Amino acid sequence: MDSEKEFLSNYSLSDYERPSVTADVAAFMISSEGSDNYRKNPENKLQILLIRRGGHPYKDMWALPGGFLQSSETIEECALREIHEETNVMPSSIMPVGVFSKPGRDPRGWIISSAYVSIISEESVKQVGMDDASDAQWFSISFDRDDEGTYHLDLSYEDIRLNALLAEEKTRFGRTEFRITENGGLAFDHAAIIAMALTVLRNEAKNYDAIFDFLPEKFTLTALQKVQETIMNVSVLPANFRRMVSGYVEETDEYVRGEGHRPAKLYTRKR
Amino acid sequence: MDSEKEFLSNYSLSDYERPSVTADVAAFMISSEGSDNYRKNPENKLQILLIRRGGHPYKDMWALPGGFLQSSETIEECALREIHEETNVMPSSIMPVGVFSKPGRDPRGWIISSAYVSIISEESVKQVGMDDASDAQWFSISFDRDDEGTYHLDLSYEDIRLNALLAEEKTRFGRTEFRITENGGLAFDHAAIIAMALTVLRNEAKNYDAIFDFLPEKFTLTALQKVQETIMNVSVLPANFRRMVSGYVEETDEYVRGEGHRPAKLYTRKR
DNA sequence: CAAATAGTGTCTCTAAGACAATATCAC
DNA sequence: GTGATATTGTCTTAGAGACACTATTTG
Repeated sequence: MDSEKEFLSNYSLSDYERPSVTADVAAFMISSEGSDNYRKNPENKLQILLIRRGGHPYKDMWALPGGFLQSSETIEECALREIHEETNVMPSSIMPVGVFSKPGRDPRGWIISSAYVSIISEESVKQVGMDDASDAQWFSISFDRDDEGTYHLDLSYEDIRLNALLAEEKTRFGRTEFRITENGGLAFDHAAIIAMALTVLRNEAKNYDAIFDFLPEKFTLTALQKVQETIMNVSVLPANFRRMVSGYVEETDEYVRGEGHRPAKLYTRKR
Repeated sequence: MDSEKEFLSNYSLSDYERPSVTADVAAFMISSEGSDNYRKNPENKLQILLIRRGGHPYKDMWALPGGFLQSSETIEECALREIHEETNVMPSSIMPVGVFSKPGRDPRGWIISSAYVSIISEESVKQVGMDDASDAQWFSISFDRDDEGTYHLDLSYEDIRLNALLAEEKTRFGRTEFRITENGGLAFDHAAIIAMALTVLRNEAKNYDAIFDFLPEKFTLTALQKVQETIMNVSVLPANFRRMVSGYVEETDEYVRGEGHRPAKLYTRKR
């Protein structure tokens, strides 16, 4: 009877065909754009990071940042590493979206992808700066369902406009998947990944979990509310938002002054 | 300038080392055990399917059913296929738990696993029967947190008792991961996978989403309530459960009779 | 009738939504 | 003062939890 040691030394996995495994990341950021009126608060826009593909396949189209899993890392570490390589920012954490493994999804061969959402603060992006000539760019994103049940995904950066139409797949256990019905400018199945990633993000923003990472350490409650409203695309009465978020934040004794209106108290995340 | 076709024909993924990919499935079932008293309703027990490992590594220990992903299928299809192979039952659907990819998690080499929960009705298991001599068996499962924050996982089938102690890992975005601190009888990192799978199942049972698949097409509201209570390990007042579940079920005009007490109306899942 | 489950009605309490009112600053 | 945001108070309403009560069957 052979020992385990003996068994393992003879063991070989090479009989099986193996897929390449990538981690793709939907990195979200919220940019605030100052207005003409000095006393008005800035408008927020939800942005997602895309990379222009330099080579085939899908040459010159836009794709999510991602890369091949290495044997020395977990797949979450791989996702964090990819984001860091593209942005020079290391997100504090990521959340899983799903595994995409439909045969034929990548013309290069058998490649499956585990997708993640990561949240990046505008503050940290501004600190490291962003190479305008880089093939990585932040696109404004909008994603909504029309009356017929079709989902519209629209991405834009300067003159570039990408868009896709998606249908909701049979959904069970609170999860939603999407099938691409029309695709303009996005590589691979990335339109479906982005749709699902944004759905995941919206779900987490609902319970005040994913909204803090968009902001600096100290923030005003109005800024926090704007973050949630930008992600969810719905608005709440300030009084109610404050009451509902009160359990997740802590007061500081600092204020934001010089805005042309009543100063706002700064808060930090509780714990 | 080379065309995409030309590029792909020359393209080779073989330069990269590739992992083996498996789908592991935590298949849950609820067994109802008749009592001595003819008019009492049956007691429910949550069960999970485990396979006794016949070969190294972890020989004679118990593991989740699972198998290697093939290039012709999605990983969800792979998970369903594995459950079908072990039980002869095809679950209606599965839900994702997470990707387990920590280097060294499998002594055979670089193997990452995507884990799923599947729900199997007692009815369908009884129909196909179960080979008692098979290495696949349904274990009773209990999983709870003690006062110090340690999680206890206990599995039993006849004389066999498996158990593990787990600690909650840093958790973000509503997700909980587990680290194994003590392990008795379970192969690989499967104690952590089971812990996370049960957490996912409990979350879905909360919103009346994962509870119907445990029961036949037609069921009594009390049976449905017992399913939820068995999974969540908490009890609800019948009046309140009925009110809360009323939006998810539809009356039939059939009744269960001959139980020694008032007959119960049968319901079906709405839609 | 006794034992057991099935099913209904309603009080309370809490949390979310709506709305009104006040506070404070920069120009 | 004006225009903007910041902040608080309170009325209403929907839903969850607790509890009391009635209904129906079989041995």
